[in-house]
Amino acid sequence: MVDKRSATPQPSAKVRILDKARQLFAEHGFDGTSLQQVADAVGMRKPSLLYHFRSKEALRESVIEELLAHWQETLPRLLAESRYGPDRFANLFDALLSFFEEEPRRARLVTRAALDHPELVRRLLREQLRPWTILLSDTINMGKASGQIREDVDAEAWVMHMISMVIGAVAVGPVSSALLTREDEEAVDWPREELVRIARTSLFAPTPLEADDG
Amino acid sequence: MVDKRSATPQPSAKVRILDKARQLFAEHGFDGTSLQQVADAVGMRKPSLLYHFRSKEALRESVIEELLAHWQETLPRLLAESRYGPDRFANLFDALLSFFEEEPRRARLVTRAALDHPELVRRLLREQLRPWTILLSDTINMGKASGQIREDVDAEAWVMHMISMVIGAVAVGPVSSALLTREDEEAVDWPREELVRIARTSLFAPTPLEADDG
DNA sequence: CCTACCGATCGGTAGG
DNA sequence: CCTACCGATCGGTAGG
Repeated sequence: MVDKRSATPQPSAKVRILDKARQLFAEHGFDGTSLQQVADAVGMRKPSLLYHFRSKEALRESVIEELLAHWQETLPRLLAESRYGPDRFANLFDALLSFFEEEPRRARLVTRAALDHPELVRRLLREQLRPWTILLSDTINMGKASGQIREDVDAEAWVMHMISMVIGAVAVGPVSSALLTREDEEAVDWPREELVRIARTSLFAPTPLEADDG
Repeated sequence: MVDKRSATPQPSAKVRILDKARQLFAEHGFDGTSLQQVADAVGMRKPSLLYHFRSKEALRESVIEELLAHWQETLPRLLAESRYGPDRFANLFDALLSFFEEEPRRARLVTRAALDHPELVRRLLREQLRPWTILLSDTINMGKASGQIREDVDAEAWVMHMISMVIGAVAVGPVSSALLTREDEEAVDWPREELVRIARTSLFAPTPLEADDG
């Protein structure tokens, strides 16, 4: 048995580099992270890192592409699992929210990428994500005919805003929660339910029962 | 008459530095902007810049504080101008949206600051903005009693999410609009109205008339 | 994947 | 507000 640090087989160098780079870029930004820091985190020398990625820019693009690819892989499954109707909607929105909540760095990474590299993210959104959001907005428009969905919804714009809202809310959640009133300093639990409510009430037609209550 | 570039009296050096720094930080981020670039933009040497601000970090903090101060100055006026009811609400939300739309860099700067310096922004939000958002959510809660506001609204969380949503939407608007279907490449007009609709329908109680239509 | 090394630029200081 | 200059670090290359 060889005398290396670990007995468990490691993932490939590229994967290990991407893992650490994603993490560091999300927390400190692309410009706020040096190749040296990435190399240290991975446990190799800086020039070795540049053997796997031709430049820092190439590393950035790989990180972003990988993120979108992961999403592109997850989204069809979510859409397949949850179709029409309020219940299914809840599942889908919940899945979107959970996708980012379970790893808030994802949300911060996307937000940073959108600010630092708008053209690249635009291209990836268009190529990889738009087909799915079109499918979703078509489904919403069908829901209008059956009376479940509000007539005044702009389906495409609504989907866009919801994605932006969820990512933004998760990315800066720990900051904006400073606006909530609690005397105890830290970590007020994040008002997830209100976000779900905003999404739901802006999409579904009010029932007569609901209106009578008011 | 002296032989300088301009006859119009210039604002103080500090103001000119803050102007350019705000602009550059918003577009390229704090770590993506060098003191040299700021100095060039202002038209002075780098050490002169450091005479006015003790360090790059001090410059960053001044930029952020100035932004919040500007907001703190604007917000009371907005609140005074627009009180209760759907009309007044429209004014207020519109004013918030316009505040960032007229200068999208403001939105990008806040977003970047929240990502790069969460503790600082949290502190400033709490100290400078929270009193006003409390006032606003109290007003919303009063609207519940009169039946104008939905019973299920979590006023504080709603206000927080709306602020976060508006800033996020403006900051990354040019990117997320890539999800909209238009074949022509550039600048699909940003779906502002749908954002307003999301805000309104998630806040106001549905009228019986509205429900009958569905 | 490493050692050795590059020019350029970084934030910041000394001294006037 | 300037000139002159600092050590540290940046992304990246040569060569193995």
